[in-house]
Amino acid sequence: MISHKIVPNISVDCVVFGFDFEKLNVLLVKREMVDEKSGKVLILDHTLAGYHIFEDEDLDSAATRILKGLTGLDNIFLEQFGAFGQLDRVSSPKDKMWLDYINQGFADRVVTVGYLALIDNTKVTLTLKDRDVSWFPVSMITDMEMAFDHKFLFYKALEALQRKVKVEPIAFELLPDYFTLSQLQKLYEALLGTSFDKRNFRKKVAQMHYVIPLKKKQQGVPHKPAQYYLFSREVYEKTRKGRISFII
Amino acid sequence: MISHKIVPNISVDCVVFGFDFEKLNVLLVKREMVDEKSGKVLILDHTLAGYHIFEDEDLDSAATRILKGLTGLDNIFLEQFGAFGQLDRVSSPKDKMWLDYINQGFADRVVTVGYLALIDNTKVTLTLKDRDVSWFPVSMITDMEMAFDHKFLFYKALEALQRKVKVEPIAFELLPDYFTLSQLQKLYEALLGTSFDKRNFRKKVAQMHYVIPLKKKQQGVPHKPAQYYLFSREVYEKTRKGRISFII
DNA sequence: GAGCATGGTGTATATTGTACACCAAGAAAA
DNA sequence: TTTTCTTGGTGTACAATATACACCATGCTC
Repeated sequence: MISHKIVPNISVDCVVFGFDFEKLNVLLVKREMVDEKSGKVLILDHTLAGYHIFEDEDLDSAATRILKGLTGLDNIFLEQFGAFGQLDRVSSPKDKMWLDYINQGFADRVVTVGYLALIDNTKVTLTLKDRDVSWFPVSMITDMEMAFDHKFLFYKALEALQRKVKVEPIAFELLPDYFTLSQLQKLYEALLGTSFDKRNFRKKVAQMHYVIPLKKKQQGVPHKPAQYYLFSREVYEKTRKGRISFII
Repeated sequence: MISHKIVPNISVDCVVFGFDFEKLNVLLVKREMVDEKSGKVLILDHTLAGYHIFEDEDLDSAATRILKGLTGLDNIFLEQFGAFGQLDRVSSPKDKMWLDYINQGFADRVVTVGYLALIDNTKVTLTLKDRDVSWFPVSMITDMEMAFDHKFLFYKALEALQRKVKVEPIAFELLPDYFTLSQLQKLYEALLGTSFDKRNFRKKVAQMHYVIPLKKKQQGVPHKPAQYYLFSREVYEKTRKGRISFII
């Protein structure tokens, strides 16, 4: 049984990424905050999904709970990317406003633990009945006003994602169970902001025995249909070489 | 001006690694804890250097403060490796004892933020006048009793170190300013628990233009003296290729 | 059946990884 | 002063991987 007594000075924020076969997107939430002193309601348009942790809850559970509440899904890829104390979070003069806000006792977070979530867009769209949650292209974040330290957290999450994607097969979490090689390539290009030679990319993938071709092909496309592939984590775990070139 | 009012439910623990040219070591601290209720003094022999954060302090500053207090040094390599809520930290039945201890209100930490510190052994030995702080070989930790969740944190830190060392040139933080190639090789072997072919290792290092040979040689050794080398972070930053093979 | 859009393939060259063994220099001991 | 000991330092052949690059195939639409 979980007590819903919150820990007032610790919160978890989730940076949720999705991929629509064209570009990378983030899930942002419209939030209403009630100032407990004045009773005024503040509406914050673009915030990360986040909440305080409960007293008898660990951090991963808090993040899982938040994502379940948001998407209805509870087997989402979720990984901590950092903990941030209040002074860390002042990254631009505008954010200073939110620091003041916190210091005035409006909000009393001291530490925020950031979680990176990767979700399969095709699975979640149906569940999103709530109008207050929507996708925004990652490229749009630069010009977006975000409350608190959320812009800072977003960029930290993006950096972590770009780092991890080079070293672990987590990008597949952003794709449906079956995907084509062009989709996979577009995903990596969107993630890393580069472009790859098609033949060389496919040669690399061919060496990854955990990316397995299926018998199925695309249907209803106005061009030659592509073959579907599947990512097998089991095969990955068995065949990984563990060698990630820096010194070895 | 820093207030010394501590935040009771957030602490920072530092896992400090050192290298003695033979093996990897960790710095452990003997701690006395006073149970505020009974007044009994508990002596904990092997704990990580850690403390609560102060109210107006960010996490990095807390870690820096703790390390400065411990070693006298304040330009030490320091990097967060994770935040852990209380349920995360129960890794073995023995640790359960400490969870109870926390739950009884003896200690009321809810979140611990772990920091990985790498220090140049040769610089710090002199400063360590305090008898309550000493080095232990990393290989000895398995058989060691450690209080709280510190054994768990230690292994998390070691994993983080082994991961990072493959991808970033942080191992040099464990060596003196001038070092020989054999020392560098022994360090990597100690860090990763493997061994390398001398010629191939040196071929790799030769391609790292940020590892720069000096004119100086070893003196007073009973064999052919080795050449000293130097790690230049500037050169590293300028010449890094940023390519860490997973997909690219 | 022509046009269009995407799917899918191969080869030559450069770079990097890997396996492997011997001489060199200096200090210490005989 | 010679020998021995210990560590320092080097090169080559072969395999694997990375990179650059251009064309035909398939299935739909008009």
